[in-house]
Amino acid sequence: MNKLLIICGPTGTGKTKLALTLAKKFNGELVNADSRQVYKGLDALTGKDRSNEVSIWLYDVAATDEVFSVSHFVRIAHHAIGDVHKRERLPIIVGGTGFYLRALTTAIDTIAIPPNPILRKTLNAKSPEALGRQLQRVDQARWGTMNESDRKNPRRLIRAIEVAMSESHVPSIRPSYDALWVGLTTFLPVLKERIAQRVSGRFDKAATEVREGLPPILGVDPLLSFVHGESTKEEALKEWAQAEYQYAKRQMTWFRKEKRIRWFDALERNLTEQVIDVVKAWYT
RNA sequence: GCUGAGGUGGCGGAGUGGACAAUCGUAGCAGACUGUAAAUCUGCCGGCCGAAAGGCCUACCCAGGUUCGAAUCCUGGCCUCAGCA
Repeated sequence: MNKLLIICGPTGTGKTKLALTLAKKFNGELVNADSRQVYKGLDALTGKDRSNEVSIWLYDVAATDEVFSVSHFVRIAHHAIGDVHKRERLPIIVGGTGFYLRALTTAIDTIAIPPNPILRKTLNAKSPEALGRQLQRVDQARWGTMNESDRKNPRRLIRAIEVAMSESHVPSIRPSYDALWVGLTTFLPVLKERIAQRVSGRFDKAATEVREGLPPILGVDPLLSFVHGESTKEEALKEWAQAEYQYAKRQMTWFRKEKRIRWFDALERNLTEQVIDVVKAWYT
């Protein structure tokens, strides 16, 4: 079975650094699974770690003005993984986007159903209540599976209606990998501090990268307001770091449910050795 | 010192006699998630008891007062800001 090493966890835990070390050790190549680092450029803003020695796939695969979603990710990621396997090397997936990782490793049947812009346009004008009623008419079963939160979430309701009304039955890819999930995390207060430091280190360069019209990316708003002279560097930094920390917490609530993950403390002195041992046992 | 504005929950900011433990935003906590996922959405958010309903306590700068009833009205004090000195 095709082996796949996954390095996941919240932002700021040093996933890429670890993955690069593992790549050298196990003759691997990285495949990015971060929903923002797929965009061209924006290295400081999205926190890319480039390497001259190790290939990193799925960086810079989308322009910032084009639509990119899980579906695109899954397609090109499977492709990239296949290529790495052909070269008889180990694909190491690195990323913090839980949904992307899940979609990559377990089949999601509706994922290939494309958006319907015309339908969305009319649906966008409706209230969550109206959308809920419409979904109940169109797909009572789907409505039944939704929880209170999603029943009030316009975006989810619209997609559910869209799926229900779709004619296409695109078969989704059935992944079959032997995946090892390695998770990196640490105590939240420590993580908070690390995030603040990282953001601070990237600030000046990121300020040169931001512009209007980018997709939603953490830091863009505070950076733009700094660039326009509407806030000080300190204020912008604080706001950016705070947003990153909130994101890290959200990532953890996702990853906590992912039972396949083997967790490691990102601050452990011999972290690399520990993970190498685990990978070795699985890979050879 | 004078004049004007104002002091509300971690912060911002509503409320200006009863429906106020106090709209809302934000921060915080918990959670959801099947083509926007660094997105989007939900719940909680003074203290104590309770699963909940609900109950009790302490609260809108401080001290008095008016009133059946005060964050809201009156008096005095303290503090902040703006303008004048």
